Amino acid sequence: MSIKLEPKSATADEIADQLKEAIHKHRLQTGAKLREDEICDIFGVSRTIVRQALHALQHKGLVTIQRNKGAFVAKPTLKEAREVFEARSLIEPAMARAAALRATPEDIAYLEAHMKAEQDALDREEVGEALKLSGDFHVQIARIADQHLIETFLEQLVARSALVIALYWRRRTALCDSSAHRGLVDALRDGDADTAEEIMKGHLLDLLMQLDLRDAPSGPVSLKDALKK
Amino acid sequence: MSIKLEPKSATADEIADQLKEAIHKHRLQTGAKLREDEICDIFGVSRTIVRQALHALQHKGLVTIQRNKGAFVAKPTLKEAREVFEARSLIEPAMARAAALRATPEDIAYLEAHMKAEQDALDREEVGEALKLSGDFHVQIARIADQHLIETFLEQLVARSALVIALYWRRRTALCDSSAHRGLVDALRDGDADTAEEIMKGHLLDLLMQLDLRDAPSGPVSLKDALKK
DNA sequence: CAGGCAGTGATTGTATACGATCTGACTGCA
DNA sequence: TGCAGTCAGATCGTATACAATCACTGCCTG
Repeated sequence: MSIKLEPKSATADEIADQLKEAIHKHRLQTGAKLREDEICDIFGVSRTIVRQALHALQHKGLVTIQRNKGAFVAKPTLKEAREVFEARSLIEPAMARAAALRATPEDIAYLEAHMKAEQDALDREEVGEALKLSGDFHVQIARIADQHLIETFLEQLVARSALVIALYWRRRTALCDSSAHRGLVDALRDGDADTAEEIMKGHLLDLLMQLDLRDAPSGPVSLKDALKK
Repeated sequence: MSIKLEPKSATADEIADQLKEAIHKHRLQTGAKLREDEICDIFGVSRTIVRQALHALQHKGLVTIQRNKGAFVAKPTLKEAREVFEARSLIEPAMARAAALRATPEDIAYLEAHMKAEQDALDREEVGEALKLSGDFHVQIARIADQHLIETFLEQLVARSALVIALYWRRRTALCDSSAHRGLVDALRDGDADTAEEIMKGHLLDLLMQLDLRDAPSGPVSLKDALKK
């Protein structure tokens, strides 16, 4: 699970960012163990720093730390997965509306460039990269809406969404269609808040449809339960 | 700023909880410095543990850590204060609606007891305690709505609200009127989602009205600025 | 007398050492 | 052969030691 060769001394934030990115791009699987010593070697720092990074990721919900066991990439349960998208459905349409009322030409230009990068990644079939950019797009909407606090929440939700997608994605081949992003940017440019809100609502619903979040768990929750009678 | 005399070894979570409670109850002022050694002495643990607690509170937005300077109780800016209540206005009415559809008799009984504790605290004029209980009430609504992820967000928002109230409260003597909580519980009992949502929306607006979040900063930001000219 | 500069004490940042706990394997006994 | 008990290695948790930085004071100089 080599991530990147940083020969010398990184900060806790840098390590957390790189781990976050690796998780977001599905280069680290859900449930993967993150041994402290190993990360120390990779980044050339002491365990003190690595632990800071892992704790930070725990607070963001990307990593689970079990006492005396270690840190693992989080595995959202079905309920947690649903809650992520319920929260997004609550928050993001409102952000799209607010963004439509505030977006400047610079913001639009930024989003256009962002979409182009997304498309490029898709063309190159770099699924992980495309996934990350697609998530960033949603965070940018909150930034344009000038809601920094909600932006931090949304960062968490988008990151967790990457975990949910890794676990509950229905068809591996289906690619996220980016026409919704296209339509959203158009609505923002026109300052059309109603349309922006509707597109975002529909977009999240589309995403949800591509996930398998029905009651049947994809695997037995615990062996004990599975073998009970 | 003595908080509590815990002679021996507490965990990082316990320390974070006690600091959080002290901040929530306004026993620690915004901007107050939190020296590591001092907290070590109070709780009888090493700096390692205390730092974990302080970092956790930083992630929750209650504490600001400045490199080589130390940890301080956060002082939300005007913009941050507005964002807290904008986020709450977005999230909480939806939680009230969802809670109305799910509340069990046990939930109602719990909320009744909670309101009684609130009233008692007010009667005893324990403003800090009342403030904390009032905040907890809002978190409980999210719990009843069975939205654990949003509940964690709301915990953050409520905690930050305590900081905002400390900084921007208009009239010290005015007490939060608890009739909104009363009405909300009644609506939940009746399963009246529309009313619950409306009451919550109005309640948050009332709260906002009691704050002074206009553009003029309530006090001088720094001594230097205050004495300039 | 004002301003700058260096020294000192206090405080935080990082690394490391040591102790606790878990995992897995090996061995001895039934 | 099967099971249990114990031992060793690996890994994590906490405390502590040392280095870096900051704030403050007092002195020195112009």
